[in-house]
Amino acid sequence: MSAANDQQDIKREKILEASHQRFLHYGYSKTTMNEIAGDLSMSKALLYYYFPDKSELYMAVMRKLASDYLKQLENKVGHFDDLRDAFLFQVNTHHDFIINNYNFFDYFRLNEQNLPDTIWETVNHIRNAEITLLANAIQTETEKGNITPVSNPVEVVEVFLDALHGIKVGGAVPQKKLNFPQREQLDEIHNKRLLLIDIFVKGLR
Amino acid sequence: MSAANDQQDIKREKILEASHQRFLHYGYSKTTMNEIAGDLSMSKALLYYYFPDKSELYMAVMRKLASDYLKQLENKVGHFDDLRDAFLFQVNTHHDFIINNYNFFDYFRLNEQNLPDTIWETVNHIRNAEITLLANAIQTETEKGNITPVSNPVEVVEVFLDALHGIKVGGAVPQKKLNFPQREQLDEIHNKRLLLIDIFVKGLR
DNA sequence: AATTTGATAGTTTTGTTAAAAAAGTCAGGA
DNA sequence: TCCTGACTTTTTTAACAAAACTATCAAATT
Repeated sequence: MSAANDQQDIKREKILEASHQRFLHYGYSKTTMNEIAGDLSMSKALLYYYFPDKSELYMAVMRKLASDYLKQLENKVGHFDDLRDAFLFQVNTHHDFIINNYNFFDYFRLNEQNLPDTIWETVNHIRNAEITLLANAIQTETEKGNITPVSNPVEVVEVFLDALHGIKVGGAVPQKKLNFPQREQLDEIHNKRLLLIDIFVKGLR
Repeated sequence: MSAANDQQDIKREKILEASHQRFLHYGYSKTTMNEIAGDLSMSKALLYYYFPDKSELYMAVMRKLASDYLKQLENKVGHFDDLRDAFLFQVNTHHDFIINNYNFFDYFRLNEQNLPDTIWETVNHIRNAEITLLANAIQTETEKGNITPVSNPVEVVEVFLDALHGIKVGGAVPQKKLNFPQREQLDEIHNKRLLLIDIFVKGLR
């Protein structure tokens, strides 16, 4: 039965891969279970044997992506030369993550209201990892005496992360305002975030 | 004919006041032209004699509000003791503005896509005034030698304003994510913004 | 002539329904 | 235990009518 579970796990992985490709290229709502099944030359019913429903399948793919992202963060906890390095690392890693999975996140855009609750667990997981990473860096630098102690590092990091998410393009006219930045705007946003890092980190010294 | 125009202007004012009350209490979409006309004991058709359409009426009210806000900002340009004062003033004034006119802005929320272009002129007007105020303060402080010179003060202020708008509540779970903060959350947001100011201003020194 | 209105034309919103498409289920076969 | 074809249920889409509202205008009033 251990071998059987291996087989199951392998098939689950295959399903996740195929789903990932579909979601990544066409987005959640324009991907059907029949298409995923077709890609794998299996019946749709079999998908439901392995995953309870479409949104859970999506979530499973998402958790895999998140897990990769989390690993990147966790590997670096406590391994920074200084505070700026830590903040830079977080922003750059996040940027790459978004760039590489841009279309995947249409589920958020379209369905922003009633998402399954489990999705927020993953989102919080990521956010907590980011907070841990940066709060830890602040802690370390404080102990080294490089920055002025703050009463609540986590609060500071939360403000920083919020501030990052507020950065957008087109200081002038939002014209057709879409909630999500367009792909082409991501680089401009990234540059502004780097500027924010410089000022923010300096403000913590 | 000068007197006639006076009368017209007075009536226009009355219409703006009545509209303001309706929009403020019930929001744009739940206010009808019939109701505004009813409040003033005039016919709906007369409203259209004075204003081309409902959205232009709304915009006229908005321009009046914006004008008050702009006056507050412009009166203080170049009258700050230090940089922190300037940033504090902008954030506090903005906070009061939102608090006092909270429901009025439902038009933005509901109709975020296709608003008349003129609305963005007003929004940009406000944003430019804010940028001018703060960039001017940075300029002044730079000349006084209190802060390290920055290559582009406007860019810095834009990042700051974006960062401010990014501040939101509930670091943990966005649960039912609404684009606009609830009224009760505005104070919490305000406090976080004050923290951001402290760090940001320090980072400019 | 400038201001005002009732009547009405035109448009948007809301609700209903039917057909199509997709999600999800299940009895039974390998 | 793994898998499928056939089936049911739910969601999406399009079409359409009724209702609500915006907007217009000829005519009345000042």
